[in-house]
Amino acid sequence: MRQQGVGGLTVSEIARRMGIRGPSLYKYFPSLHAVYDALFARGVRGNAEAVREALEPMPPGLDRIRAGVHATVRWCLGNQALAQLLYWRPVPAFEPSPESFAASAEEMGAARAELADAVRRGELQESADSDDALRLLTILMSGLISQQMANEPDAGYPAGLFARLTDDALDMFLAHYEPTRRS
Amino acid sequence: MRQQGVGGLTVSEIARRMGIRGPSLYKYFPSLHAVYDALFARGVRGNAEAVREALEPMPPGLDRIRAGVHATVRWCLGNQALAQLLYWRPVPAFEPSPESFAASAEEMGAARAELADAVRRGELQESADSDDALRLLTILMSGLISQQMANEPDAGYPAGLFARLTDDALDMFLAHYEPTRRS
DNA sequence: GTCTATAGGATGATAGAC
DNA sequence: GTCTATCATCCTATAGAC
Repeated sequence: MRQQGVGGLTVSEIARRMGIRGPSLYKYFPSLHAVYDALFARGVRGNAEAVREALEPMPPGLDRIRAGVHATVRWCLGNQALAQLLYWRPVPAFEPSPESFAASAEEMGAARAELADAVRRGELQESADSDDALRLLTILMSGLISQQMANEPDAGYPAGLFARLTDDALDMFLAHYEPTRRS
Repeated sequence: MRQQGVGGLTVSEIARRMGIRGPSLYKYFPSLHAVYDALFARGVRGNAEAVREALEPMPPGLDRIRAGVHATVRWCLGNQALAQLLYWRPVPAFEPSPESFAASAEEMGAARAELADAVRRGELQESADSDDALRLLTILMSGLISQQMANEPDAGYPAGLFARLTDDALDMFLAHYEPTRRS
């Protein structure tokens, strides 16, 4: 996928690189879409792991949210093929299975909990504990990642012209939900 | 492209729907990539036209920026296949030609000019007249569009869970560059 | 400008031997 | 679990008649 694009993944090519024949792959995956689904799940897990590692040493506070977003942007730019599978719809007719989608939703829940904690600690105003606030945050992440991948895919993190605006984007977001300002 | 995904476009299918044979298409386009390039250019033009129409009746002021962003989001969600070609990289090995890319850069210049005008009028602080500020704005647009298309492609504008956050995103952006606040 | 014919592949998937 | 053989279909692109 990294070399041919996400849509360029084929049963034959996977088998070729594994040193087996195409039909043998069907002992492990019932279809190419099942392979995509496994990759989607791997992407969710990989991203989640990267975020968890980044948050592990962080004390409570807004910096946890910053660290989580940075970790996601970094992971996505280091795993662009998987990131495309998670953030875009590059494969016609492929949708993640309910199981894979549920794993993705679980990660969203974790992010939502961080927002709720920040509100509880008085670091963000009430309205930050909402689906819309979480959506705004994902919009920022998706925009950072999409623009960097589409316009300057080789620059990576944190050098890229777009990726290095991650903190500016976070400044915008956190200021928007500052307790003293109104939403 | 709308039906099969951007990557699902084929010479044969185009010809089929035109009621001609595949080879006849090569009298008009030297390759499938050339078709993609023409579609890319059509996308740039279409988006630009939508923005221009939206800005035409608008007096000077920050509402011009808001109107431009809204017009882009609306156009993209009404032309999702072309939008994918503009904002993502859905076709392996396809890159827009220098000419098409230049047209795209021209539109960026127009957006940059709107930011500069707002600074001149004192509605945004100096730092808003910069490539980084423009990039932040494109990050917001790309994020709004990407999230809406990937998660809820049929909802469209302005009903979509993400698309309807366009004004919130703009509030964040414009507040970030408010003259009285520091960058 | 359209066509037929064709080159020269690729693909996802299955049947059935071993 | 791997293989060969194969199905049925698709693809981009070219040659050359009309």
